[in-house]
Amino acid sequence: MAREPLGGLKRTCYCGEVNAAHTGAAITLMGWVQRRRDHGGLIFIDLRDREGIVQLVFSPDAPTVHDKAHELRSEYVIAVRGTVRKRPPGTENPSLKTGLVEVAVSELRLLNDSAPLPFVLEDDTDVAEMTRLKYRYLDLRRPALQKKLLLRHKVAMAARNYLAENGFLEIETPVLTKSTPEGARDFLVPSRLTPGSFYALPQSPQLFKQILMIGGFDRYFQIVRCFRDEDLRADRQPEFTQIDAEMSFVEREDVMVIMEGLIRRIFKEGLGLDLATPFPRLTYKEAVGRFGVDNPDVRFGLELKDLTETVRSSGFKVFADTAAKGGVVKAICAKGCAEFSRKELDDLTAIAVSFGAKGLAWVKLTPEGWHSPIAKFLSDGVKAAIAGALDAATGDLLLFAADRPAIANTVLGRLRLNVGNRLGIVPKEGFNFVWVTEFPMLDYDETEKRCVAVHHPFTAPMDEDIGKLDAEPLSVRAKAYDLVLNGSEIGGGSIRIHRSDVQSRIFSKLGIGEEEARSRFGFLLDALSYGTPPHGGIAFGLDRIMAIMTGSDSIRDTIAFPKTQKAADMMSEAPSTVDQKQLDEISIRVVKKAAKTEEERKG
RNA sequence: GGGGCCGUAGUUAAGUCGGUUAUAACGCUGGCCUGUCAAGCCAGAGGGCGCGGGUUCGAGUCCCGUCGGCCCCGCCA
Repeated sequence: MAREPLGGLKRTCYCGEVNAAHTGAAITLMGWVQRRRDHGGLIFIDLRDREGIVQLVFSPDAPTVHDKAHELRSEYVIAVRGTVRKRPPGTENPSLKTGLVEVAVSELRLLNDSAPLPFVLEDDTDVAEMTRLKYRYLDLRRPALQKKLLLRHKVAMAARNYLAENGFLEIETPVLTKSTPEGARDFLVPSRLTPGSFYALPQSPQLFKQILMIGGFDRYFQIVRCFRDEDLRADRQPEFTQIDAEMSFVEREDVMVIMEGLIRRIFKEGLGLDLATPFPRLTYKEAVGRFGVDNPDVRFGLELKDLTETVRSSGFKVFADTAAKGGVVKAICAKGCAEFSRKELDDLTAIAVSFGAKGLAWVKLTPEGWHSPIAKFLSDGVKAAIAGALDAATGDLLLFAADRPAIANTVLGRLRLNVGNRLGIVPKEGFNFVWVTEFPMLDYDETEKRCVAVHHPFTAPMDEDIGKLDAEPLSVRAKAYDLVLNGSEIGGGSIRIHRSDVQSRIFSKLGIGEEEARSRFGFLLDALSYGTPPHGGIAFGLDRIMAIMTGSDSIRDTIAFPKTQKAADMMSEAPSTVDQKQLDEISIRVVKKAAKTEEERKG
């Protein structure tokens, strides 16, 4: 069938907007053929655009148009003119927004046809993600994905509007920046004009937004792409988007309060929800102590209890030795899980081991008493004390971790999430926010044998802890805060160091020598010396926020063109090799091992 | 760098202890059909099992390698 030009037709409304109020009206629609139901006589076409679906009816009474409609196939692009009418009684379709009406078509123009589809475009699709990503333009037509990207747009607009209304200026920062030694691996871009030199794509605009504060803009924001060349996960892409903000003359509380307002606005405009603020707060110490992790899911109990003192003098060597060596013994009480099978316990043990535990001690509280490999090592008094501390009753399962605090907490924190999911006590609905504050400023990196910044090297220490920087640096807390939503970190920030002497001191604590600090961050140190205001800010992970708001398992579903776990784009087939001429221009020589050709890589 | 799961028509899957011509559903093509909306009925086309090698009389099934996808550990200030 011949394809036709638009020929001056103008769309009068979207398909999904047609409703009973249009009854009798002549309308013009444009969209894709979702499905054809051809009765030989009547032909029904579901016409789809981004706003929804409306049913078109072609009657044999209009033979020319009817014959054309017979040729329509899935995803053909058409324009129609017709009259809106109420459906005959009993034929309404309540599952369609437009289901009370239909369009009797008087004119049909075939704007374009479509090759047969590699997969059916339906929301409850079961197609491999690889295939969906290869044909992303088709996948994007699915209403489910369209809704997610529409919501993303609403959220971005809400953020822009809120921040602009509160005096934040949207200012762009460079994408070609300077590589810095701390943090994630940089994506590098070779410089043609300075052979042998490289730009780095920004891991975040951190330094530039601080410079903007020094530049006197007072309040800045940007919805900005960031790049980190690290291994991917369901919630990590090599390029991702932050809602990034920074403000001058503020303290922690000021940033947190105004950002609670931002989150409120996003959920109000995005989902119509009124969130209660202020959000609850936990210190890092509390979060890790009670939930084992610094991104606690506080929607359910199963909290960690410290039993170190209870078991310090017990006869169980593993517990007593751990306590004696400065480790901790902690446990969670899984209510009603004494029935767990051998396999379930093996699963839990495997999880514990994967997070660094040497094993997993467990106790089933049966009507006959303690059923456990470790029961014989514990006196009745210690057993009673443990049960008391854990508020344990018959039918419960106790899980123990005895190790260095970092490992014991992580292991039980992960087990807590796993058991919580097994028990079905993690709510599927709702949005639970919590701030985590007072992070440690420094951590000791065993591999590099030096202190590293927990947040980043520009985070200010808490005033009352500055004195401890030299004597006990690991106990210094930072003016940092993370926002956690349903157990996922969705944002984090801090008050920054605004004095060059303090910044130099921190660099030296991090093992960054004066010379290196000058070569890497000289511009920042210089800038700090010219009247830097106290300032701080935050960055939210827009992709993660969207994943949670839309109930997506992966942030890939909230990004129009995401990459696979190997950071490849299945549609464009990036990354790819380039011409030798391009390499010559930027003075790059590819070594053999990495020089597999396309043919080799495709096998 | 490591662990786990997975690659069979366009799609989603089945395929037993290795054994004639590799199944099904959906989709697709053609025909019939005037109230369907996962339309219905009838007929048909379509793959040699991701790729390479090996074992075997014989491999989708077993072995080795490799490519790709997903989840996770490490990593991600």
